[in-house]
Amino acid sequence: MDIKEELKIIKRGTEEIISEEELIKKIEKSRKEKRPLRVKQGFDPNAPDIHLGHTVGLRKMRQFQDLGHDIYFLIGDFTGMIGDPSGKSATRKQLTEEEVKKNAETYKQQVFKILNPEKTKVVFNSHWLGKLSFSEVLKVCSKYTVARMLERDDFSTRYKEGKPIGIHEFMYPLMQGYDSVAIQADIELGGTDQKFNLLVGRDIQREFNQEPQIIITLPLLEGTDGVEKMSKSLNNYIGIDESPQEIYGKVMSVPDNLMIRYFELVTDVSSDEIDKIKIGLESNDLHPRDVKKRLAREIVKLYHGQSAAIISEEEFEKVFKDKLYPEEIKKIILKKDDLKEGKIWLIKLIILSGIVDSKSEARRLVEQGGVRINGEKISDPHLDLTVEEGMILKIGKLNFIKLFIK
RNA sequence: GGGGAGGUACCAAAGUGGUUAAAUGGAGCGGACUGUAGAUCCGUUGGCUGAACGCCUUCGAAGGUUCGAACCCUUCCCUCCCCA
Repeated sequence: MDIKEELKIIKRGTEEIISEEELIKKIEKSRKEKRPLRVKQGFDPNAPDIHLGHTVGLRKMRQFQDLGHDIYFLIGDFTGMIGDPSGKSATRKQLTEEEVKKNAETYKQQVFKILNPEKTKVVFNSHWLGKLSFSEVLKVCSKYTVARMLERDDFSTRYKEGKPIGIHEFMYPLMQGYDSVAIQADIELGGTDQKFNLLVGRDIQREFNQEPQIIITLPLLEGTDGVEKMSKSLNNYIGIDESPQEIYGKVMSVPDNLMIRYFELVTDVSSDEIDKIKIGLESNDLHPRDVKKRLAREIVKLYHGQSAAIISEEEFEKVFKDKLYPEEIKKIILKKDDLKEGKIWLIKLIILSGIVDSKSEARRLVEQGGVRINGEKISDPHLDLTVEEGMILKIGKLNFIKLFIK
């Protein structure tokens, strides 16, 4: 493969490369010396459920693997105890050691759906950061000034708004930079919100007489709400561990204007084909709904395979187009004690379903017409339902529950 | 070390003795519409009691004043600003 081609693969879906010339030089050198480049990306052990947002970076790492380079999957177990201030408008909660460990394990299990486990080096930054002496820490600190730290958007915003900034938060970028030293990284990947941290890495590496790493920033994928970046805490994420139906459904609920972005960042559809789709949408030759269906299939396919993709599409059509019930449906088995002369109070039943956990909320749902039995809307919160085997209870838009009696 | 400002629900932000479970906006949830998209409209967002505007818990924490406290007083915790 010639360098141009390699570069093209690397560049797809990236936001910025600092700098491209240096990158080319590194690749050339790596080829000449037959030494693979060391590509690093850090992961915060905060959110152990990998979602599509994470896959943007993971997929890029996979591409590097396929190009023959070495991948360092860095779990920021040490830094995780501080919490990355990037993009945050508030101080993060510090995790305990046990929490960090547990999360890191879950992480490892999931990333190999994308990365090639044989070619992945999983490293924990506590291994070196935990051993640094205070004087070594000071050496790193002396490289940076408070003013420079405050240049950062998230810090300066907080500073201006009079919100607290912990001193330890200033340390975060420095530690991340030191990670690059420890790994001797050639390239570091990160979201656009990581740019500052990544740049610090270059300075710290220079301080330790290393050649500064190349920085590749990747866009932050918006979540299902279409505005905020995908994250677990905002509950706008699509997890790769979720069921095919869930993934399919969630993708369908992503706003239209993000479809192309999703294609580009989280599917294997070729750039040429994406261009065609783009043109088709602009000229109205393609219905946005059909394009989104394709997108949903592509994403499900990546994590569950082709046939699962087709099945989830059929299911989706059935439930939302034909208004039928899904094939796989949550079941609830009622015991005799729950029933009085074969009846149960609707509100109680909703609580038993586990969809909501307060009676006030259940009552609200019923009064607002969010509950159906066998397709019929029930809005009387006082209803005593005569339960029949196989009855279908629908709560809200998404929850179907089939009733059984024991 | 001195002086000042402030901590209200998921977030932002009103309220400064009773009519405040707490205005308003964002977000969420439900409904209508639809393509589980977008836009729009309506409703709703502490809990319990088979519901009556009845009870319980909630305005940083703990006490106190009062018939009555988010609101007044005391102590404590936390944050920010200015000065040193």
